[in-house]
Amino acid sequence: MKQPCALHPHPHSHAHRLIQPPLNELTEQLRRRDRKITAPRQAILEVLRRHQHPLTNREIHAALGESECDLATVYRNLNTLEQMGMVRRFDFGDGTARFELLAEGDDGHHHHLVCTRCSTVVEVDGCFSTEVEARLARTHGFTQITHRLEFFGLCPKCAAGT
Amino acid sequence: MKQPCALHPHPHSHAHRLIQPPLNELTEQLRRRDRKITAPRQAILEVLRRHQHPLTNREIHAALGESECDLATVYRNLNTLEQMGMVRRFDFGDGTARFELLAEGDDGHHHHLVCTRCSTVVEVDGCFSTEVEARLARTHGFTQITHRLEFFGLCPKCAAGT
DNA sequence: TTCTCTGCAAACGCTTTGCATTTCA
DNA sequence: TGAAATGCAAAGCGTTTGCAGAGAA
Repeated sequence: MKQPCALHPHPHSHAHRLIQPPLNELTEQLRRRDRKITAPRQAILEVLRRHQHPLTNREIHAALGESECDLATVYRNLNTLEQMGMVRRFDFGDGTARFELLAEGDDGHHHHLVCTRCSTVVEVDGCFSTEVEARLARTHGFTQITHRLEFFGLCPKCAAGT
Repeated sequence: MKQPCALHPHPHSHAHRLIQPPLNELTEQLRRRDRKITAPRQAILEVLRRHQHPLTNREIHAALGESECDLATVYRNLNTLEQMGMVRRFDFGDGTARFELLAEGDDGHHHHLVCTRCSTVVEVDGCFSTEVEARLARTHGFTQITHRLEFFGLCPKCAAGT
């Protein structure tokens, strides 16, 4: 019962987090699924491509700059992109959704360590073995088990500044 | 890396979830901290005592019956009770806070398995070893690390009814 | 009496939606 | 041309807050 968890001991960034898919690959995905390639949509994908951290709708909207579009359009697009599996939604428990771009075929399952003071986000690689979920399934008869897990703490900078 | 996680293999209810603290013990805690013992406050604690599952503010408000009070009062009281450590807040990611009564000295740290269809909640006993958090602390220099973890799935009844 | 708490109503932040118009294919 | 996407404004929902009056100590 005291064995180390399947969560990797030395978290680091996934390759897919560093090498974002090129824009034309993204628009290709849209085309394939009969989604229109609009200016706002491209601009939003471009913003997501430029950031490796989860962004809120508002942050994405603010980062659009010249290519500004309505905030409602940002919301609508991120919902669409999530449905399409091009983006993953994260919930840090502050009542605001955050999104990260996904590479094709990646389910983007990973977790974060979030500073409770400055909101700095560190990506935590690795995850539970599916064994834990399988065990829950056996014990309670639940199926299709998933989980949400995020870590919170005080980052070194904020700890120093106190 | 494939060892079983420190999450207990056979979840079951904690004793403190079955034997709720008596009402007079709760009011005693209030008295000790110079909080007034009002009718709404007692009624809210009584509702929490009667339920072993996490309740939303609205659910608590609805369960008050005769002793009804303003919904804002429910919100205010649960925030107060949380600050006092008499209640623990849970976040199932649906944008609505849920609360459970705590026994004195209990930090209430545990997790849930929630049915995505009918919202049935099963309490999952046990948790990560602190080892995982200690490892994150070492790797990233974060301090005061905590985590939020909830499981989701389809309960047997809902799976059958499909 | 004093300080807290409550009720009421308004406001807030995130998110969604209805509708007319524009844009892509 | 026809379906989908956008802009704009309004609304929805959980939650908080300002303020005057009520209630506990």
